[in-house]
Amino acid sequence: MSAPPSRAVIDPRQSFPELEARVAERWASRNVFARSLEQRDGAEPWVFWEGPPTANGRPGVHHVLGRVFKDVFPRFQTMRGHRVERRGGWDCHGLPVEIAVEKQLGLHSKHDIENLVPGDTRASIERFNAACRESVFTFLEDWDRLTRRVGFWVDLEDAYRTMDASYVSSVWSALKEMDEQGRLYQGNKVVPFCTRCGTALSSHEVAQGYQDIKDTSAYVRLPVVADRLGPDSPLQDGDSLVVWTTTPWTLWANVAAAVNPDVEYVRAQAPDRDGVGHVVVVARDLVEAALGEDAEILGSGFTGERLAGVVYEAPFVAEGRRDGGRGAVITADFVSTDSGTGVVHLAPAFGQDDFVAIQDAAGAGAFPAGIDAAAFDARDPTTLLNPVGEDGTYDERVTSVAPQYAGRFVKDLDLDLVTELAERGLLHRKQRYEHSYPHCWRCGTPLIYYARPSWYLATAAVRDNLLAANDTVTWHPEHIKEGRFGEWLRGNVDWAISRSRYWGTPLPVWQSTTVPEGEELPRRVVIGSLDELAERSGVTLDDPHRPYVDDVEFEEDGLTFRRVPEVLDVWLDSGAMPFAQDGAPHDPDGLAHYEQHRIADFVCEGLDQTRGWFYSLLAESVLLRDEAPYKNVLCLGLILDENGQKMSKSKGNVVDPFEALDRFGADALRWYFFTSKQPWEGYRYSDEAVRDGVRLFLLPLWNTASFYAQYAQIAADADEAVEGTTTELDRWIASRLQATTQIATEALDAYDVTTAGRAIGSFVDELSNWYVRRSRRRFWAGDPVALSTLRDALLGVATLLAPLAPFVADELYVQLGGEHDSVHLADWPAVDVSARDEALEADMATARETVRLGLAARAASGLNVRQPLRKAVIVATGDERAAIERLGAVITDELNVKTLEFVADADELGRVALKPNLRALGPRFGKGMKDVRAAIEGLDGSRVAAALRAGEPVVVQVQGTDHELGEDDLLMSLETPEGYGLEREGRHAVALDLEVDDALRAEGLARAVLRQVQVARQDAGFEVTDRIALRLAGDEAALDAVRTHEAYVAAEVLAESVAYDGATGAPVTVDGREVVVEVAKV
RNA sequence: GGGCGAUUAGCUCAGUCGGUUAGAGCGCUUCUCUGAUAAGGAAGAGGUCCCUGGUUCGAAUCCAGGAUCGCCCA
Repeated sequence: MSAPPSRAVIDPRQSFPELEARVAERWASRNVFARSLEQRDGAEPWVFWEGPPTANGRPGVHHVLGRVFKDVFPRFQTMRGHRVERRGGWDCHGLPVEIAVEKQLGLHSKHDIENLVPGDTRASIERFNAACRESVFTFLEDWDRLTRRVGFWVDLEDAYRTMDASYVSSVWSALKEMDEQGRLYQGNKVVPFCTRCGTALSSHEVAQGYQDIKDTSAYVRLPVVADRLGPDSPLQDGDSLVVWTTTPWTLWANVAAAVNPDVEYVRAQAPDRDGVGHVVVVARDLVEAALGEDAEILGSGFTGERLAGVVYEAPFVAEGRRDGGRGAVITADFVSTDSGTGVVHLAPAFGQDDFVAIQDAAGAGAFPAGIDAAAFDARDPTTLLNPVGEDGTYDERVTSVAPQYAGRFVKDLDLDLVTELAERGLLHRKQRYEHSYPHCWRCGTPLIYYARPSWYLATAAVRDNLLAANDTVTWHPEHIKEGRFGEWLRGNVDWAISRSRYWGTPLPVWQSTTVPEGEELPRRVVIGSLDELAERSGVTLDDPHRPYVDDVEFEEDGLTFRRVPEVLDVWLDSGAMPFAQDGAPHDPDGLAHYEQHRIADFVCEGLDQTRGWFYSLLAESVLLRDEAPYKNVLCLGLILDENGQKMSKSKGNVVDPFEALDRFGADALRWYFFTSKQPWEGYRYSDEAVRDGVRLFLLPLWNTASFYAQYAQIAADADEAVEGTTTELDRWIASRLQATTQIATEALDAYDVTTAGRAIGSFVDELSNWYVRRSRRRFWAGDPVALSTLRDALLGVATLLAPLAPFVADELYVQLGGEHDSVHLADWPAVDVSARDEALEADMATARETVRLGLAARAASGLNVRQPLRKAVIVATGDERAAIERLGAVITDELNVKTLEFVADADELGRVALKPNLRALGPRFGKGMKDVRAAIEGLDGSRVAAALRAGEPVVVQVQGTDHELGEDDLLMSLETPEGYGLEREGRHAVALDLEVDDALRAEGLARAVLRQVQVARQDAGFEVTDRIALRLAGDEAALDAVRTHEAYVAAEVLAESVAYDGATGAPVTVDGREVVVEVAKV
């Protein structure tokens, strides 16, 4: 890629935020994003999906993280030749939006919402949802601004919105399809519920409301029903089970007791609180804890398994129980012997574990006939015993038999109920119990866990399919697959998709208002689109939301169908995004597009989305198509502040992304996020860290380009053409570029931007601090080969950097005269194997190491680098020596020595120390290693080295056996003798000849003066090409030194004349001598 | 309580298949170089590789248990 030097002017004092604004304008005016897509028309698509954020909150710095990772891979894949559509999207529905509106309108409960217009629920919902619709995009402008500012290329104009009619219609079609497969059903779900607010709370809300309270807990006796004991039962007439409960109010809903099938239980004789003795059954490990020290174990124990099916008398019997008030024992693995009695009271209406245990047991037919819970069907809410109303008081099933409990909050009745149990002789013991209990974060009311009818998707039935689909996905980091996500899938339960709320996709289920003759349940119809609804009802909805959709009824088969009141879980919206964004299947074009972009190559969100979007995408895709919706998933971690604290408004440590972007620039933030660590580990954000990236990467890169531009300009302006030849350094940096390209390509292909970025960073360091540094004279001379090599390297960097730091990369590319209008229209570079020279790279590494040793020897000797020395004596053999000879000029220059001298081996400079090469010898000797090590360390290193050089065998004797050692079995290193200017590293050492004679001293002095002349030039503000007249005065020895080296000095400082008198001005001190330096432009 | 992850220099992080004296950058001290750089180079100080036990000739690395922190769930 040889091209004429560019005439770019690259300002070394560049402000990156200003540069980015300029580049963004150029992208807009040249229409670069659209063209980057157009030029890939017909190319193989690479599918990226934007997980839709909600724009009702201000974007934070963690959104910058998400957006830059969503940007880097699409840019890379576009350059790789793919067509990468990037469509934005917005999540519009859901509780976060509703809560924001509730706050804004000062509402505190569903009751408040439904009375926004007093007494008119419909009008209230209309007004509330209108407010939600307004609120959704409160911060849309900030989001758009942030997106553009960080350089995230995504189509914002055509972004999909989950509240649009077409989107809703697509979600409906998916539900209809799932229903046709029998995957949609209504059942019950136990939720944390505030009886005062009349609403269920999300787990997030529950988490903020825990308080420590004291409750009354009770050990309750459940007498077994003797005539239902089997012949083999370990129990006898008169025995009781004992259960422990911290919520006595739930005993009215007790239908079963659970034991652990593998735990040992015993019968025990124990007095109750009134001293009355009973024979009770508890887990053996808990006898003393539950029954007290006076308990006496009767007979031998038996496993919980043998208690299964035992029937007992329920402590409280609500009216209408089919069993006359009897419960049965079932087995459940979750029963532990950590606390309680090992027998657990189950009230499926008020506990999720209880609910699931009974569901499983009923499904397995584990209940004896005639027991209420035997009829339990999770899909039929009427089979669940729940005698508590949503207002938190017992309903008439309880109050008709126990009127004293009417009208009171059930949780306040615990003490009364315990007292009644005691009176009836069923209380074994009671206990005050202090624990942390959830309360409503809004009103402080204790929450109760409460079963409510809910709609489900039967995902547990396709658990294996979910796991199989997950198996095809590549996760970053890898452990998510089998760990967090895999575990979650293995524990999959049916997805509760309905919410008794207002602002969401309406559940498209219309139910008959009456139960048809001969059927047990109302008939229901799932509507698959707004068009279908229009066909059935004659009503065409413009807005599919509540309350309008609630108005739509239709008649079929003599039945009136009305919609159920629920809306859908927002996650169902986002999980439908692959087809709903296209309006599939209703829109034919959209359907065709969807068919071709069905599976994402890449999605990227926060780690918390394993339970959110990553799951909803997978679940819906598996239910509908039995395949994974994505191939690669990248998870991002949390951003903490610089002290490792979570950012929160109350702590005042929230980083404003716009402030950071204005100060450092988007590329600086991008670079920080990409290279500081693997993104899923989470970040400790600090301005310092971002600034370091600018200082250590962006600025050196920019200044290297600026350096290039300056000398390219000078060369272009020069009258005479200069000849140039390719040097080892040129070949080296070209080879390094290819190596870097290869690493970056492989890393980005594997979704590892950290490794790619770090490799590019290392390359820039090598370019700036070695290639340019060692080639400066060639640039001063206008060497066209050096210039074009540097330009190629910079263009190479710009291209590799394009996905990561798109602004700086593009500005460099354009300024350096890249062939396209933008680097983002260029192809990703293929690795040019012919330009790769790994031997040269290794040699250069050796040469740099030699320089490092030489500089260390310099520092140790106290002779600074400006003072020329006669020679460096280098210990090296074989490849190392060849490398150093090959690159000798680089080394003599850098060390400021006249010549390099080699000694064949270290013997002349020091002693060879021997060490065993454990990696080679370990497997061979195993336990004998200690002896081998001792034997080797006893050898004379220099003699061994000499022997190996001569090809003679080296033998050690270990426990009477001789073992021959080869060169690979030994590590040789040099030991530094005292008092020499020598530095060593491994087998490699550099010593300096420290004798400075008069000639060398004069040369050093001349160079010291020269340095002062350069300072004077800079102080005078001359351009680097200005010719000068130089006048010197002062110390004679210094002037003599300059006379001796006048040609050299004059050439270095571009002096056309040198005079040794008449200089005026303040003297400067050079190596302790006073010299006056005067420079004048000619 | 369960699942997953993390813990290496004052800070931010590397550390390959178990192998030799555990590295880098920042910061600090001292010195140095400079026709690009807010840069570069050299030296120095700074380590219980979270702890305990195990496997092994050999453990930052593998195994078990524990501690602390984080995320997710209950």
